[in-house]
Amino acid sequence: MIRTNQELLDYVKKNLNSDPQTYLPHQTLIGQGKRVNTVYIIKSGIAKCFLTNENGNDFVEEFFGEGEIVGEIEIINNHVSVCGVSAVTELSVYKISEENFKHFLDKDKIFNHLILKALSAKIHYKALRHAHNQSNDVEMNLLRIQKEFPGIFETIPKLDIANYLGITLRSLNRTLSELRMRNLIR
Amino acid sequence: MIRTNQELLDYVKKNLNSDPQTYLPHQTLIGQGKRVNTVYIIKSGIAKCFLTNENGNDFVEEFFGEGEIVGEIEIINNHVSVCGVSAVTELSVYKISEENFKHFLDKDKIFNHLILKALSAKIHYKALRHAHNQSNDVEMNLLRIQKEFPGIFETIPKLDIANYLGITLRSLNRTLSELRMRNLIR
DNA sequence: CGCGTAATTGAAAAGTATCAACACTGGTGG
DNA sequence: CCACCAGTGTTGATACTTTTCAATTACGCG
Repeated sequence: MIRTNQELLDYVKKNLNSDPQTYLPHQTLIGQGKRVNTVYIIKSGIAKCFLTNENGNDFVEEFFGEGEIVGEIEIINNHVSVCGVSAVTELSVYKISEENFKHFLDKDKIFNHLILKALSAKIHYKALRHAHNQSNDVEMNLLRIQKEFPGIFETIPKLDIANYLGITLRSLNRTLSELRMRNLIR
Repeated sequence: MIRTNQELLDYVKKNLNSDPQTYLPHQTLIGQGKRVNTVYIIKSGIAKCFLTNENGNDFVEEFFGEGEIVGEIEIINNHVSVCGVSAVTELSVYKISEENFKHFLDKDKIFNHLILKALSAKIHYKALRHAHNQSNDVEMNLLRIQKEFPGIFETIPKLDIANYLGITLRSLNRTLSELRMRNLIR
């Protein structure tokens, strides 16, 4: 539910002596469709990676927590960003310029391998998540994410959760109140 | 719809002198939940990467075409396979042992970068696909994948297409016949 | 021909979206 | 201090979409 990457965070803390920067909730790190020239690694807080479609509806790809990396895909593939990324809670992030990122990727074998692992983990996670989302009903999906991150409803706005599950806010609320009546939640 | 990676295929053809191996439709390359010790790169044909859930329903993650790589994620992250991979059409694939793959990844900068790009492309694609799947209705999704791969209905079984879209065969058929009546398809 | 796999269709049940109204909260300014 | 506002959350009624289940047809192949 909230992705983390402690191994990468530790490495970045030790080997990149840059000061973290702070973002407030709702502030944008990366705009959808924009050219990306910075890699962000989250020191603390939660960000969301989301995609706004032509009708103005959002779809939340992932929630990023400690150690998660953003912007690396666009730089590696030289693409504009598919998703936007913005802060959900207050955020502290390390920034790495495109130039430095490419340099590390090329010269630092350990960093290179950490990125390979980070990318693989993202694919692994996305595969599981998409399969679960589409194979199970709303109730099961809710119980699953609640199990993965018990504090979810106190931390992340309902609309973001609905957009993460690919359902409407109404459906989320209905299912939540049913689960509450059956004492399966809260 | 059908993923390809010509750049990787060209590189593998030139630099890895191994003979391709053939698989018939329905044959399994990688079993779900199994340890993976070979990387496969598709020379020709189409494979599917799918996930069978506890109810016996399949969800198709991707269809792989020429140049697509399979098994690299499991080897990089030292995980068992989340998805199964099997041949949809007759398949010709290059195999690389885990040992060789790791060796190339470590010593061959061009190969390393091709894999970084391949992984990034997979994430990019998965992000778009999941968003489309959940944001649009069945009709739009069908028209979209038909546009991406016009020969789809003559090449890929209907049940696989339904499982790719995360819908039932019944829904697929209903939507198809509606589109046919409106002359938007076939 | 007979068999298994794949494809098609109808009818009822279940699930989800849409729309609209209303409640709660923490500011902000008169 | 209160009125107002924006953002967030809640709920009901109805329309619509998708699944489920079951029956039937089409096709390829030994």
